[in-house]
Amino acid sequence: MPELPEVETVVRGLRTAVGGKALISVTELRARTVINPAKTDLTKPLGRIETVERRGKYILVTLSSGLHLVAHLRMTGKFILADPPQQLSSHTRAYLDFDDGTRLLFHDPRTFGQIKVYQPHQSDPAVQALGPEPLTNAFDGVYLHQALTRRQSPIKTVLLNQQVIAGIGNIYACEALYRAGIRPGKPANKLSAPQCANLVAAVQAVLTESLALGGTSISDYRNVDDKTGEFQHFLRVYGKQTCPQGHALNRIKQAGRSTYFCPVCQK
DNA sequence: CAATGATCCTGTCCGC
DNA sequence: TGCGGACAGGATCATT
Repeated sequence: MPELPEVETVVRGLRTAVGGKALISVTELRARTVINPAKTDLTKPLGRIETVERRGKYILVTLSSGLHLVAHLRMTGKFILADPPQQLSSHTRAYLDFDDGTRLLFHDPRTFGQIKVYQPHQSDPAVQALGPEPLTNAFDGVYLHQALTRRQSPIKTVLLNQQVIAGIGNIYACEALYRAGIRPGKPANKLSAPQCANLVAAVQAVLTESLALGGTSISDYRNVDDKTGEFQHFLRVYGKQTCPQGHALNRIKQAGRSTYFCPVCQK
């Protein structure tokens, strides 16, 4: 599932693949894939791609016209550069055509992914509401401790709240809690200041290590080059039977999602 | 404001 | 071999 390291890897790939190119049209093959709050004509040139950036798990693209795109891969979304244009698959939900004849395909079997088109003065409400980036100075132990004070839900589910921290998903939430030695079910407001500092360090370490390896490819995730990430070989608890210490792991459901944790290493 | 559960959706896997 | 059901899960919305 694309989380911060995977989305960042895709963003870097997109910069190389389509940076500077003029976008001449956006074509939707399946309804509700392309959302157009800009109410602009997507069959006409939209401008040249100036920047491709990431915020949380969102992909932000700015165009020379001032229009901007906000894309989200959700679980199974994938951007693939087709050069020359390849056959569309049954999972191709939309594509972007460029002036040099290349085409960027948006594949998404489970159809949750979206590409939104905004005018310069518009902003995406979900992006606006995002919490701090975990790999910046704004995300530190003091911030986290403060952010958790009124939250009684399990720390694991709070880590998944994009308004508290942007970019963490199920896999890295499990991995960070294991590294920090904290039980996923622990009420968030019961974490001490040192535990918050440890958790911040664990989050940053696991995200940084994964990013260096191009992210985690569990099932669908691929880079723009259709390459897999390699961090799945270094997961310590997610999808595992035992932790690196050899202890049998517990698997529970929290907010409808699987949580893996070690009852010995995590307190 | 916080927390919870349903919802969206389809490919894959398991048991019978 | 085929089929039903569980499962995967990020974000949004309605409800409490």
